[in-house]
Amino acid sequence: MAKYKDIAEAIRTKIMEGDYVPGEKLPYEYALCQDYHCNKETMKKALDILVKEGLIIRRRGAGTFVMDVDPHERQASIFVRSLTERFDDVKVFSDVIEFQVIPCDDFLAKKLQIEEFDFVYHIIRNRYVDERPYSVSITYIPLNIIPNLRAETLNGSLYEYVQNELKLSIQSAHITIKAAEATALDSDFLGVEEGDVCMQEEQITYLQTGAILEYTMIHYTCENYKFSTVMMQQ
Amino acid sequence: MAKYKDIAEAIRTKIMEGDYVPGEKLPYEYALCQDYHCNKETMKKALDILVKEGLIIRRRGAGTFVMDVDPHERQASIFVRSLTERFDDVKVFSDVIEFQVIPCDDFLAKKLQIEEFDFVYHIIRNRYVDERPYSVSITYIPLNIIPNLRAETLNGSLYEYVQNELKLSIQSAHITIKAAEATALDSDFLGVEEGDVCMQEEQITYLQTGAILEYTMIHYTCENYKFSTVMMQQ
DNA sequence: GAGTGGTCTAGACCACATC
DNA sequence: ATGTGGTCTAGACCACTCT
Repeated sequence: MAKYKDIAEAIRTKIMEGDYVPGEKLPYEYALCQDYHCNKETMKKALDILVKEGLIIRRRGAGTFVMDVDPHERQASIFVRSLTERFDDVKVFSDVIEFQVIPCDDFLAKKLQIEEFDFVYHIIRNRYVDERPYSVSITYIPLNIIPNLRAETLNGSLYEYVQNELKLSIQSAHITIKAAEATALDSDFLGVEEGDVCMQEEQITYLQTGAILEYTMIHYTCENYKFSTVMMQQ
Repeated sequence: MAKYKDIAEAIRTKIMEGDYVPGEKLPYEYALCQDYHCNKETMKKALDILVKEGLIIRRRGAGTFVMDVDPHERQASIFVRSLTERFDDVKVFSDVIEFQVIPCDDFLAKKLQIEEFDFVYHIIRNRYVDERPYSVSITYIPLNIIPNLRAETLNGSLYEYVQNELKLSIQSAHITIKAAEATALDSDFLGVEEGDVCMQEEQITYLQTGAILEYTMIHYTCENYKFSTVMMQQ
């Protein structure tokens, strides 16, 4: 783990635990660098992470300040903004209702950037949060990325398995959000009528190698869905 | 403008114009730094921008590669990922259907981080894209951020005005997306029934000074709405 | 003017991929 | 072994804010 990530983690914890209160100015120049035994550039990298998470704001000539958002909102938005947390679905339980290997069609080949008829896992999962139906997800994973996937693995966290067991690093996720019509599959589990409006999240996940790990489409009930993000001026 | 942004811009243009084809490996070590007369760290900053835009991928030990996404998708996702472009609503026309100054209530004071009863602009706009109804937006702007706003300004791009005329720099936008019920206002313009499901985008825009420029809530018809983003592993 | 953030450089060392 | 990307440092200079 890089030093700047460790420092970001340490300061994030301090903010979350209220050691730094909203609106408070953080020390920067000497103090922080000395506290964490690092160079100015390294500290900047660390603080930039927290800026992107919306936890702090930096003002040239003025200082660095803790953002004033209420703790509940903060927790929620960090959840969706941090890839690690996004993929740490430890509080989510899944019923695997379909798990098979199929040759992919033209559409999937394009999404996964593989050849038509290459084999992929076809996985459908019903997910619960707090023991209540939460989402229905359809996932496709190229067989050559994970040669021997077991259904049991899918009950837990796929991402934990990929990162901790297979030692593959996730680089990024490209996400598209829109409204869609609920399918028969959705109606059974989510308790909505087929054809009703639901929220759809499409996700393509890239490994650090540049290979595509998965293409996933998730449906949520409108009531369950909320997505937060921060866009930064470059 | 910083050097690394200029370099990112130059390389982005090359990719968009097809000078670098998807899958192609970019030169890095000497060549790029020499081409653009910069240091390794500066080049890294430049390329990191393009990584975040999903245009390239970097693989330790292997090299830097142009991502293989089709040009249409690429254009679309850069549109939503880049703050500048997001705020460059030049193709969008607005009818200002409400424009007044009001004292803010408790809710707004919290969102805008100002005091209750501080004055704010209350702006409602109907927006068209390609001359078709697109969205209904309600915007609140603290009066002290833009003391003399004119209704005419709102027909064009507010962000262009803020950045080019007022010389205020936008730092970030915090965006939350969810489904919501269409209001009477929505039904008139968007042609949906009151109470029907619509898409809601809440946005709080920060200036580089740390001040909040605006709180905006936008409603779209479900058919009109699509949002794309990239989440990077830190 | 003092304090603070942003950028840039040169050089060092490490981690990883490919051959 | 070599090439390539990632991180870190020390030091420099500039831009901005506050007072």
